Amino acid sequence: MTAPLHEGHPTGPGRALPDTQQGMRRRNLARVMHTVGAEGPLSRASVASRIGLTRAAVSTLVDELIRSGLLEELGPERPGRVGRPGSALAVSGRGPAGIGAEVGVDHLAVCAVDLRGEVRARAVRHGTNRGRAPGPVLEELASLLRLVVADAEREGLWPAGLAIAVPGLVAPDARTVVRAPNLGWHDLDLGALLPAELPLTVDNEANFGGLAELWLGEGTPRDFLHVSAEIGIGAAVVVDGRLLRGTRGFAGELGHVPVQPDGPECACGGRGCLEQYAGEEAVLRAAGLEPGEDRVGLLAGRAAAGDESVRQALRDAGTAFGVALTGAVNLLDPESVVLGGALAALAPWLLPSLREELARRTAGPACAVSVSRLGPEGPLLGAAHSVVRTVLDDPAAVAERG
Amino acid sequence: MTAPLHEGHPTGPGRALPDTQQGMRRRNLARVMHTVGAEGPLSRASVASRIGLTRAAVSTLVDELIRSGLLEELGPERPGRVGRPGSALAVSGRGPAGIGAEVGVDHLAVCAVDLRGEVRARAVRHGTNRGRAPGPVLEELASLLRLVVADAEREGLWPAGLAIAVPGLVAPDARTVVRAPNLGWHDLDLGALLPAELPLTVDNEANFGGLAELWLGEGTPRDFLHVSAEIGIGAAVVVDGRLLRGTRGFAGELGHVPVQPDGPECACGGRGCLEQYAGEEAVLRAAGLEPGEDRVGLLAGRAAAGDESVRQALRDAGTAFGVALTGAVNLLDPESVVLGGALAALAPWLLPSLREELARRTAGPACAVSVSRLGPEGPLLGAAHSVVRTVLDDPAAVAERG
DNA sequence: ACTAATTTGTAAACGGCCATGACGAAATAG
DNA sequence: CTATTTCGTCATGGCCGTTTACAAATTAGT
Repeated sequence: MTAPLHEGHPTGPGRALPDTQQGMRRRNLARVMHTVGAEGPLSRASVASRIGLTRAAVSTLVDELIRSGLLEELGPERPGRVGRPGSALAVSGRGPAGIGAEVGVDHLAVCAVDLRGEVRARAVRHGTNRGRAPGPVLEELASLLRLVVADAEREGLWPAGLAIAVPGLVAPDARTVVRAPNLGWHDLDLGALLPAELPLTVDNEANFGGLAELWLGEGTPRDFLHVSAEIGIGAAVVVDGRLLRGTRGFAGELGHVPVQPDGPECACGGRGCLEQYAGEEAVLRAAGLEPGEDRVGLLAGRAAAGDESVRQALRDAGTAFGVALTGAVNLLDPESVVLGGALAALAPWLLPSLREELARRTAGPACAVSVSRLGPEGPLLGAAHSVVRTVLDDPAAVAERG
Repeated sequence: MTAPLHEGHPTGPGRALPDTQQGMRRRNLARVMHTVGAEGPLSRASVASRIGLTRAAVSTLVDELIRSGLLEELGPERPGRVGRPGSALAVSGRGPAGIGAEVGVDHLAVCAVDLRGEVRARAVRHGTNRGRAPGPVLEELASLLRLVVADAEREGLWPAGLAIAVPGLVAPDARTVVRAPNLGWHDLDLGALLPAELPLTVDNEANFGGLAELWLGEGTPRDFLHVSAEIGIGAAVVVDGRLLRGTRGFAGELGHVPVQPDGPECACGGRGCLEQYAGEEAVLRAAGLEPGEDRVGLLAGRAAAGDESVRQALRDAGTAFGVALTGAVNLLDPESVVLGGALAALAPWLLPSLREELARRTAGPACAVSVSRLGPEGPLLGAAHSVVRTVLDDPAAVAERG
């Protein structure tokens, strides 16, 4: 009876359910969950009017969701208007939880997020993973995982799935890391190396960062570019609330957009790619610094301290970003561009020249550029929330397991 | 009872129907129509297995569609396999038709397409519309329209809607031409100037060209860039079978992607935009030609005749295209890039340098670049088919009117 | 304080729709 | 000529949202 969830990469609300009565029921259950989850405590009547069903129908849907423990009744609303007050419904703080994990270059992190979207447990281990063998790293990750799951279970949660963000390219099976240069990993099936108790999804951390921005960002934008720079310079392209992956899963390679067609050669085969001007290495070199351990922290620190050569290097990088983003904005006409991940920390010195360049090249009002408020937490939260979304997208599937 | 179709711009299959039993029924009717339409004559049983319903359910759906005149029974299939042969079903060649129209710079065209996708009537008037007042042009269009509708009706068709392709920017209401520089039109509500007998949709001709490629192109690609150059250089971005419009409807402005950041100034405010190197004017200038009436034809003619300066100009334009498309391909990872519209005629001289540049800047196999087989017909066919799609997407809505 | 009006949630009857299972019809295979 | 397979249809049943009615709980008006 379970639908094929977790197939391929996580995407937006899955319209994969068949157009049969049971499929309809499941979609309506999902719509109730989403509505209550997104718009706070709501009465049955308001849910009904929002999703276009009758109160009676919503009543039965809600009954089923309450019996499954996915929704809970908070009791009568405070009556402000005329008429009988409704009974407030809220997404349950117990039951299934999404487990998110991140394998960063300099840390490991795991967290548990409940259906309400709140982080209920977390564990972090700092220390570089650059060049370490995958085995020990994943064993360490598994121990953090056990810790977080135990914490979550103490709070009445049970793990509904695990999503892992990695700094590299992931195969379409959503399990295999094709290559993660900064870790030195390649062709690694994480599913085979981790305890297989949970449905597993692996994805690029830039993608999870973009999804986090989509689900948790300010103003709930549905069309934007989320630019981050952990490995190279990547952008998550979100169109109409869906992450654009491309036919081969290579979409968002902003780092290899040509900025100066006859510029220096790039490893990708091209010339004058954005990465040659705004990549980590290029900026460090332009600033006259040696590549060390915490490169981004080093840059941010020097810039904050007033180091003019670092500031100039970042200004130039911002200008290059502006050129590349002009192309992207002309092509996609997004609502906004959001700087996330490591770029968020450098934003104060990147933004002015970036915005200036973008505005200079745009007729009319330029596309808004902002900084993600999620900062470096994005990918981890996005991963955990992606699991939560699968539950919200098909509550009936999880009710059977609970 | 009619659903709000024709709202806003035409898009992919509309998932706007409510999750109620009637909505389900309507979606299933649509799925039967699409399946039969796309995969030729099919028996009830094959339709059932394809869309995941039972034979009994499909039988009732088909009955309804036959009664409405949207489907017709061709009789028993030739039995090749064991078992009782099925009765072949096909989309009807009578009934509703989509009327497409194109207001080009040098011509007016109208055609009628039946539900099978075949052009059943057409009318064209050649002659420039550059700078003519909108009134007379639209009157002429209306007369062509009457001609085509009369022809179509003689064949048992009735017009289900009208879609007009214009060389310019169209407001989100899908009726108002914001500006069409080559026509000299601005802020023109076509809905108010044409007989309002039919549901009307107006859209950019580049968008309709892209949709035509999506619906009628070879290999039914779902992720591609359709590049055309009627007004400036525009690209229709198709992602997962849907046309990407952008938040303001400005998506696909490939012409203003920076190719040389410190190149010549452009009207858009930028510098070194693709249009400065591969735009019509730029190429004519580089080739040492005067802008005349049929500019593209002139270029193609000279190039075919062996004019080396024209060929060199087109080669250089192709290289500039290659640079801009490298950025686009890196960002979107499409299945292919298709050259359509006027570019199709110039493709022989553009393609080699374009492909070379794209390949040179790509690690691994470069994105495929092909030429649309629809050529200059694309926008007109796309317009007509967009109406057909709205019928296929909700057959129940039209059955009431028939 | 009392009545009228309004809104909420529930229950029962209803109708629509797809699934199930059985059956006759029409072909092939042996 | 019989067994088998497949197709289309019919009757039955179960699921699900709607409709209608009603009790409960609040506000507005007198």
